[in-house]
Amino acid sequence: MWTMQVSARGDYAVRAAVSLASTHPTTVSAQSLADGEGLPHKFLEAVLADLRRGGVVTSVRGADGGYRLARDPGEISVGAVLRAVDGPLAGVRGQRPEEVTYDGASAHLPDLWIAVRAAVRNVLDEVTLAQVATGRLPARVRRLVGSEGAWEPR
Amino acid sequence: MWTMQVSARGDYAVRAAVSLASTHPTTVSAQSLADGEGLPHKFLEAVLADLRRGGVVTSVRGADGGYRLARDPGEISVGAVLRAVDGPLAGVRGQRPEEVTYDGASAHLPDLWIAVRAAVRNVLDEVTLAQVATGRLPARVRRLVGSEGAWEPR
DNA sequence: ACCAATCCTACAAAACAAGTAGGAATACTG
DNA sequence: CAGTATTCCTACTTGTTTTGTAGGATTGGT
Repeated sequence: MWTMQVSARGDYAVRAAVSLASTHPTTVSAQSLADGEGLPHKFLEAVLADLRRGGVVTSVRGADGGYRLARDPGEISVGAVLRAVDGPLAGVRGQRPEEVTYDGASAHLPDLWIAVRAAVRNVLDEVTLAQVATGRLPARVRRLVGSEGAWEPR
Repeated sequence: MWTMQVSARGDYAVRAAVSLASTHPTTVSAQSLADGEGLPHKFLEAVLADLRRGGVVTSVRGADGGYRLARDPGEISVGAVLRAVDGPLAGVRGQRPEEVTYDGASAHLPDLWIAVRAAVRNVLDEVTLAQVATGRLPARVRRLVGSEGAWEPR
């Protein structure tokens, strides 16, 4: 149904991370994070575990424990969050764009896939959690948001 | 495993379309298309049926029948091909980026999703089958391909 | 009539996504 | 030291999607 899609996992992870950014450096429990963003609690726990393993978040166990960002919200990109829970940003048929090879007429196709990945990276790796939390996105990204037809379905 | 991925369907569709672009306007059977690109024949038939319904390709039935591009290879974008087989280019949790809404800290997140989609569109909708077939990609896209770290995994 | 092709329907196996369930380990608080 | 709120770990479920395959009906040129 979709050519490229951000999964529920990815969406939840970013929302949780942005939420943590907005209260940084307070420690917040998975439960209140789930309540605040309207996410399924147990599923979010699994997502937060990935974020911890990926070094995005640190956790505190025991009563009054919870999660907080491992670094400053201005130092963590949305791309880093997504990679922590869903792996590499962009792929083709289960492979990295630079790994696919074709011969014949489609020999130049990898260039296109590389370009798509670069375009995605230029957005997701350049936007920080702090920027999303405050709504102050970089000029390059704002330009994309405001560009002709950006809000139109196709 | 992947944040955003081009499916096997999508990959096959683009390869078939580029292949047809390189021999345009000859009519080519699904069988020789499959042989030429190394694709599973019956699966490719289903993909070509989608391309036909999407107006990308026209078919000729009967012996010596086959498929050819419905328009000039320079008039068909890769984005059009992908949309024909896999639906909208970019989504979030099964919805279009402009349809997702959040409240609280993530209120500005839709802007980011819109920007990602716009970035993807700027590549896929601006590159034609003719350009992929000849390897002469637009300057904007070539710049992405050659940009710092574009070929590096992350 | 023959034959090579598209076209259509149905099925199947595997992988993946999204979540649930239950409880063990941990650490703060009275 | 008991209670309690939390993370953490393993396993399971359930439904959907993806990636095909199988078989044959239909078409149309020679």
